[in-house]
Amino acid sequence: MLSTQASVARPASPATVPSPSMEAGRQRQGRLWSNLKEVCDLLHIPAACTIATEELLFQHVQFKTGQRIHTIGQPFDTLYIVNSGFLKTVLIDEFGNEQVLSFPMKGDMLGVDGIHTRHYSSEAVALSDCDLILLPFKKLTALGRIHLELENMMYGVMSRELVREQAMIGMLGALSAEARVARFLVSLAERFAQMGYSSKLFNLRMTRHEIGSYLGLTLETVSRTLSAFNEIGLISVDQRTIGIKDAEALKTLRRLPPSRARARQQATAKGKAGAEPAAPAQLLASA
Amino acid sequence: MLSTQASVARPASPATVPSPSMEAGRQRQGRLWSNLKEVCDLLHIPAACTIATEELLFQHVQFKTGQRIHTIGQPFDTLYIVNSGFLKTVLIDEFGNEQVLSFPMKGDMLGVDGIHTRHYSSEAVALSDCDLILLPFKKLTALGRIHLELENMMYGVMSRELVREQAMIGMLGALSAEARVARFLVSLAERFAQMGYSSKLFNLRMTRHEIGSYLGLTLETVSRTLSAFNEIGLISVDQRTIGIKDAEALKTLRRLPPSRARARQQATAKGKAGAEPAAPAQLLASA
DNA sequence: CGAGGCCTTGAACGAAATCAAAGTCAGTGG
DNA sequence: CCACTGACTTTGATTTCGTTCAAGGCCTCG
Repeated sequence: MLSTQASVARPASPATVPSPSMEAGRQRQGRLWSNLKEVCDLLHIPAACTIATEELLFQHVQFKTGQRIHTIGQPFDTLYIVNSGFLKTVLIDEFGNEQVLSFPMKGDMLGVDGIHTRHYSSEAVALSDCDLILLPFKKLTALGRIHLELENMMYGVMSRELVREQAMIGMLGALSAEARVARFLVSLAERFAQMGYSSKLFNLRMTRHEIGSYLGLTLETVSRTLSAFNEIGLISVDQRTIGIKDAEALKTLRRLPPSRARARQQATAKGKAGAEPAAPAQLLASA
Repeated sequence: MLSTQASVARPASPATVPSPSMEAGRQRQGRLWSNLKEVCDLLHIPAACTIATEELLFQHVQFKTGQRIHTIGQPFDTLYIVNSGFLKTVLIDEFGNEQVLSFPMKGDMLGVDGIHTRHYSSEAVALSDCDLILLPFKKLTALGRIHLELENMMYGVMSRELVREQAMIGMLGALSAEARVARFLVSLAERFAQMGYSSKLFNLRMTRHEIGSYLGLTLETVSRTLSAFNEIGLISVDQRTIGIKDAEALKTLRRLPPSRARARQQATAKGKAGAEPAAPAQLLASA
């Protein structure tokens, strides 16, 4: 039933309490610790980093593809920041169906939904090998009272997450299938650009099914839409490799013009003369 | 274009700095101030209220129906808690179309989306006369460092908001029109119950258009669905007055059984014999 | 009483889901 | 090495749900 078989999720490297000998050495053990400044940088929060940068260290943990970071209902005590890798977060409905909520990647925070009820309300799964930074929540809030930029960071990140979800709601509520897929590609491209990768050519880390779930569509619709974009020359598609050819068009696309093929087909089906071979590309909405 | 003509929104009672003479008297001026405990109660946050409860006072402001509390892009500096009344928050897309995000009511917090960018990213409009409590954000975070329950409250409320939006995304992504309307009614009923009103009979404060926007549907679909629920006896509808008759069925409803009328109609249209007059009510999903 | 929102209902259309069948690819084991 | 398996993807045909377009009814308020 689960497309990605999530194993019972022990982190690849166990999250042990730091031994006295390594407390000050964040470079040891294959770079297992980050300081406050690095955390802030990762979150794109301007860190007017003050003093004592080396005494505030946060541990890293690695997860392998398919492993679960946390599950629904599990007691909450720590937040995570993605340092590298790709994940998905999902809701599971009463029939066991997954609903993808987000595809966190570098710089994103995980687990915020657990604060309120003290239990995670969603499930996070690694779509690739991942390196995450652990932020024990109690420790974090305590530190926030001393290091104001940390506190600001927390509020900022939570607010940002909220705004993102609002945008998602707007998209699900108002946009056509094509527009959703187009915007999804654009936002992925932008994320990759932010991370220093190519925004013109990248690999999808998720299946069509997962994309569909995320966008409120079926996998077939996602596949068809990608094919259609490919036909018009907006993108190139080869399995999970996507090339962005016309980012501007994707950004503003609302509905697809009937393709040559489809237009012809419809015209003949209705017995009408195919007077105009192809409608002028009316890619923008009228209202 | 806007269904609710939002005036240029001056609060009904101007938000002036308290004069020295009224600083300690929250009962004066028609109850314009609340203390920390009252705020926590309103938010359903267990407030192990410590000391100095009377020195932390938060001002109230009144808004009349149709007035705007804040607009998109407006500089952010304060959060609001709804003390009484009904509102909507909306996103406005590039063509001026409204997308309803939420219908805040007593105990809900407004404005959290402004923290991240320091500008509100949504618009809040009063659907009825409202009484809101002002929480100046700077003041709030400063106080949070002293009064830990306040800090907890902040994190808790933001997390709760996030979880709510996640649920919304799940609903928009996965549920049929009927299921969305059904759950909307149920959640309204629950909110009313929480507030001490009847959960069996209440008035909608919003138009069908606003409900539709909130649920990602057209107003016609909302209207039709309510009529259908009425026909089956799940609810009673008279304009904006809703009576809940079978809350359980509404909660678990996934798709509507074809009504007698519709079933007959389809059968005759296809020329088939209407052997079975009505399909047994299969209200629950198979998967 | 008339005007303007708001709501309901019907009919037709269309977008996306569903159902179905191949095709591709990576990994596995003979 | 190659055939086999199973997950993932593509594409086509059909169906269905929800939208769109249209008309009329209802209620409030000036």
